[in-house]
Amino acid sequence: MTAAVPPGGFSAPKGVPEYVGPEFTSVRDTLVREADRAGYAHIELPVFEDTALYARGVGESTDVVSKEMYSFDDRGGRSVTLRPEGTAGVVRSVIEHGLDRGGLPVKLRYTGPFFRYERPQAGRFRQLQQVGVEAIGVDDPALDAEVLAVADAGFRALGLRRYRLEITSLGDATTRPQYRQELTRFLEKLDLDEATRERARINPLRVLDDKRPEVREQLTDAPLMIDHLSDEAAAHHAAVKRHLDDLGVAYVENPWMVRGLDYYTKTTFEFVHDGLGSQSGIGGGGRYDGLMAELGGQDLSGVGFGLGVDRALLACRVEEAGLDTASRVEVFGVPLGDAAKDRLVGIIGALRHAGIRADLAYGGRGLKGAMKAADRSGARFALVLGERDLEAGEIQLKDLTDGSQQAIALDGAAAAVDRALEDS
RNA sequence: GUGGGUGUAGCUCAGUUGGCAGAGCACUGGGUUGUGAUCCCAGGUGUCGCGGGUUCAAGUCCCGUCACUCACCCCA
Repeated sequence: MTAAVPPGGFSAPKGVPEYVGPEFTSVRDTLVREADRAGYAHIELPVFEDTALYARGVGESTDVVSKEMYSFDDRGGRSVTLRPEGTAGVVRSVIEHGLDRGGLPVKLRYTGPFFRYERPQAGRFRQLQQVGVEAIGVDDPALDAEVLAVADAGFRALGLRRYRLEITSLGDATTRPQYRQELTRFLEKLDLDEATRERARINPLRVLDDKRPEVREQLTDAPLMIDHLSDEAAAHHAAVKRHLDDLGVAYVENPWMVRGLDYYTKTTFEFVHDGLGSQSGIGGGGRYDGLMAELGGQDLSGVGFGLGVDRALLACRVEEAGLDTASRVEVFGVPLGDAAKDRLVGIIGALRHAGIRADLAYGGRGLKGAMKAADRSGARFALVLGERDLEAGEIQLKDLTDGSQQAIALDGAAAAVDRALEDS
């Protein structure tokens, strides 16, 4: 039995965006470039991992693990999961290959697709694209600030302005348990619906960033982690803010902020954009003290971020920031007749060998149609070749920005075009 | 996973109490086999999301389903 074409034709899987043209890669590469400038090395990671890696690394009680993972058994009976986030995979790789046995910190960056089974909406996808960095092995607030500055520089480089950086500290293992108890006692006294009470039971911190006004109202007097930091965590937090000031990175403190992944400690942050609707986070991350040890490695801490490429692109559109609209080609060939086309195919090939992006009108279109195609290609120059030019040993080089045209020798035409592009 | 809104041409959308499917843009060709982004003419623009029901008759009413979208939730 062969599968039938579904009514209406095949479509991409639900919640999976597709990008045509230079915009997506332009946004992604701009974000990556800032990480490269700060010395983060690329790491190419598997798109799926042992399911247990995420269960243990991200946390069983998180929504990401408990109801959003794409998990399946492979043909060998192993349970594998399409990666829902990047940090666990990086840490696993660092441990597995002993990358933490050399100089510290280990600074790595990655990019690619991640997968979460969620209900899609504007800015929320089942296949999402992230750029991330991780700096592992050194617990230095200056490193937290560097990570934040790299993310901020990426968004600035895109031309984004209408976002803010929110930061807080989630404390460390010495004081968080007792804070958690205090918060739980506070929440028990509130008038909350059943779903929220359940959330409070699983992870009381999560209740703090509830968006509903009637809930927020009750939370104004809630105890906050930021007021219950250990001396060390408080000093760390103060140092991060000091470094951010020195780096010229603007931020606001948001002590109600919570992260959905269990591994975060101390510094946590989120980049929030106001023009995207309810999915407003364009990036987020923080420090994770216990994750390396949790996954079987040395007891080293790390800090990192994940930036949403899809959402950054949406933000660029909202702000009408300078998205890359670079033309596909610089030169476009317009042949008149078969003999001219034979010759032009070779010339276009020579241009490409010389490193010039070039295309030509295929399909035997008329002159008008071919010129139209040249216009649409975004090329700076058109190369028009007909019988008359062939006899004269010439080819017409037309500047499409002002319409001017000059005849150049057919022999060595590629070199002449190269010069014309350099002069323009 | 829960609740609301919307599905008509490639895109943006009209479509009357149920009565012959439309506009603009884009696309292709021609006006001009030697010149594009202007103008003129012509032309595909279509399972009206899909399936079923009511009716002489459904884009229009009803049910289901799928997709998109907004909010909750969650997060990038």
